[in-house]
Amino acid sequence: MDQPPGSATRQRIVDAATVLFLTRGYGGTSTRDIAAAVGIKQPSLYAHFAVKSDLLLEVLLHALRPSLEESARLQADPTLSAVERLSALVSFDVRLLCSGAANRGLLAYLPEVRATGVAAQLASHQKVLHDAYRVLVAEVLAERRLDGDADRLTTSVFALVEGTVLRRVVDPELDPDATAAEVAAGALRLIGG
Amino acid sequence: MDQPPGSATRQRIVDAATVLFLTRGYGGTSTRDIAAAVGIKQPSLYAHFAVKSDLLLEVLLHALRPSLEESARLQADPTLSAVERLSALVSFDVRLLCSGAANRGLLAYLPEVRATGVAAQLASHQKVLHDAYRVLVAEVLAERRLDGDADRLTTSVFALVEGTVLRRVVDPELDPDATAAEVAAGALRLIGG
DNA sequence: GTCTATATAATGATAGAC
DNA sequence: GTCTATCATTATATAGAC
Repeated sequence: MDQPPGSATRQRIVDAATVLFLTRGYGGTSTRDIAAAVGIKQPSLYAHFAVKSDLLLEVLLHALRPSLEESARLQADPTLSAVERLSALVSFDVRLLCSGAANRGLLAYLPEVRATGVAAQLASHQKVLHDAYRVLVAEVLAERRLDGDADRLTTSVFALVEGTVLRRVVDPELDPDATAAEVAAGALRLIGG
Repeated sequence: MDQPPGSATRQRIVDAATVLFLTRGYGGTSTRDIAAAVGIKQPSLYAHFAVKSDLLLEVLLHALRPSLEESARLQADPTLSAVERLSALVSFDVRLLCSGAANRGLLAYLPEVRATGVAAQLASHQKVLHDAYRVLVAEVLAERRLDGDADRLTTSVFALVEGTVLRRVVDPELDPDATAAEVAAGALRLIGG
């Protein structure tokens, strides 16, 4: 095993912080807690991140990355219909939101994300994903020759998908595949038909 | 003006804490911050709440109360059809989630709610509201002679309603009436028809 | 019920050796 | 890049006077 660029420790810090922020909250997680989970001493964190909120930003970007990559991949796929591409993106995102040890989707909605100013640094990345949803919704409307306000429908679809985050808070055992299928079907019903 | 039972100061503490928890997070809000917002000294808080997490519980119960009262009122109203009662409850809740200075609906999803053990004390109250939704969804299915899994549909409807919370995080100017109408219509589409 | 004063512990972050 | 040692600050909560 050779060392990944930026060192593997940095990624282990991000992973540990993700779980801790979601279980104890950002303010309830001390830099000592994070260091202990990684197996290093607290001041060693500052060799990787200048301040605690920089770590929060990295955690957020890392949680958003898979969705951004999948949406880019799907938008460029000519073998799928619009309905198939939207369904695939919704399913992917919902499955992602239901999977893994921690409810990563909740991260972006923590109050500290806005209080620390990290939200502003994250906004452009979130906009890319939201735009991908809007494009797909508009394409579904066109493909099915439906009337409908694409912008409003997009926010509804997005709310339904992101609602998965809140469902998982209440029910941590939420089944990824069943929920993905259910939300994907719900999204199409929301658009009309 | 005479003094309300339990003193008016207690309620002012709850109101101040609600706003602060939602803007800075629970761990990011000190008891000094709360006291300063109310205009008292920090130790005076402990004449009203034994520990900080007791204040969090009261904040949560206070945020949930209007929905519980409205759902009880609607379930007992014989002048409305099932569709009208479900629409009214969804509209009421969404309007509530969109109104007021703070995004109170987000409170229940803060990590600290579970970390402090407050979630367990809140669960029975949340169940009452969720059950009200389930009853109304089942009645709509019966009224419209639709086939459908009431439990699954209830969770979808609930997710759509609660998704409003996340939308308001991103867009604090979310219009209460327009969003309520949109979500209520979406809920009926989710159920079928 | 509010105050002053304080105990006790934990916090984020820095300095400097290796 | 990690460590030990430490600083300055802030935290929750208590004691006791009024």
